[in-house]
Amino acid sequence: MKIITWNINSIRLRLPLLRRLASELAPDVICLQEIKTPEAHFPFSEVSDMGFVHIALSGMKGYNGVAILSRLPLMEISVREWCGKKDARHIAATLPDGTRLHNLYVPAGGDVPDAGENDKFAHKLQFLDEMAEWGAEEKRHPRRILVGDLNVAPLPEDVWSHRQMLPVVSHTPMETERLVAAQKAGGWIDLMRCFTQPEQKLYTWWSYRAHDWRASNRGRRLDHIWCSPEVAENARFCMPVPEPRSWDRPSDHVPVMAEFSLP
DNA sequence: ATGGTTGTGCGACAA
Repeated sequence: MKIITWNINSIRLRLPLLRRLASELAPDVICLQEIKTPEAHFPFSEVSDMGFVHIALSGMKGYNGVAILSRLPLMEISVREWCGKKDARHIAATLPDGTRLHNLYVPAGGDVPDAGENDKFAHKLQFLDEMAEWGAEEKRHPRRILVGDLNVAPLPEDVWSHRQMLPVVSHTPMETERLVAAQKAGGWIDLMRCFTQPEQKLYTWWSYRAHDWRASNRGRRLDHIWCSPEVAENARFCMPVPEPRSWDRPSDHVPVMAEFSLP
């Protein structure tokens, strides 16, 4: 079974890229973030025509929005409110083998890494703390996967320059310590890091603002696939898929794909 | 130190 997570940055604008990704990689499940559309404008028929006839989504106008596109039936679809907001940052479903799948979009947090000055950063820290509390409860599911744009690059090797990124939102110790705490509390395994050397740089996002994103290569690993130890035992592969960053009108994030052998 | 780009939807604002 192949699962992809991708911050698509508008599903309506990038339907051709989604179609190409689905065709070239043949995933069974695609988890999207920043679909940026309410359910009323979601392209159900186009996505169904790609083979993803089971669709779970939480959308809103203009911002955020997450969706699970699946060839396999989705059961027990649910959304959770985070930080008391109905802002379409989470959707969950159970796969036919009983695996509980969560798709998350953590707040980006704005530009200033100070919770007193910047409400968006305070919201992000609160969200990460809530992920730790929630994760401890979620441990009751032995088979569980968490994917999404977590908007934090936790390790020094997850950014192009650890030293220069330390004061930059996405890599501050306030964020990285909270993300690692949430990972630990939920008993989550960082699956992408299981399939590469510890010193290997891994990125899933490159800014639109670079003149030449590939030449400057100032990337960050903001997108993640986490799973329980029982699920990790069956993992065959988990890595970023960099090619879509070079396609026409790309998202600034690239997909991450994991492959599992059936238990 | 600054500015750089993209999205929604036609305003700013968010990333």
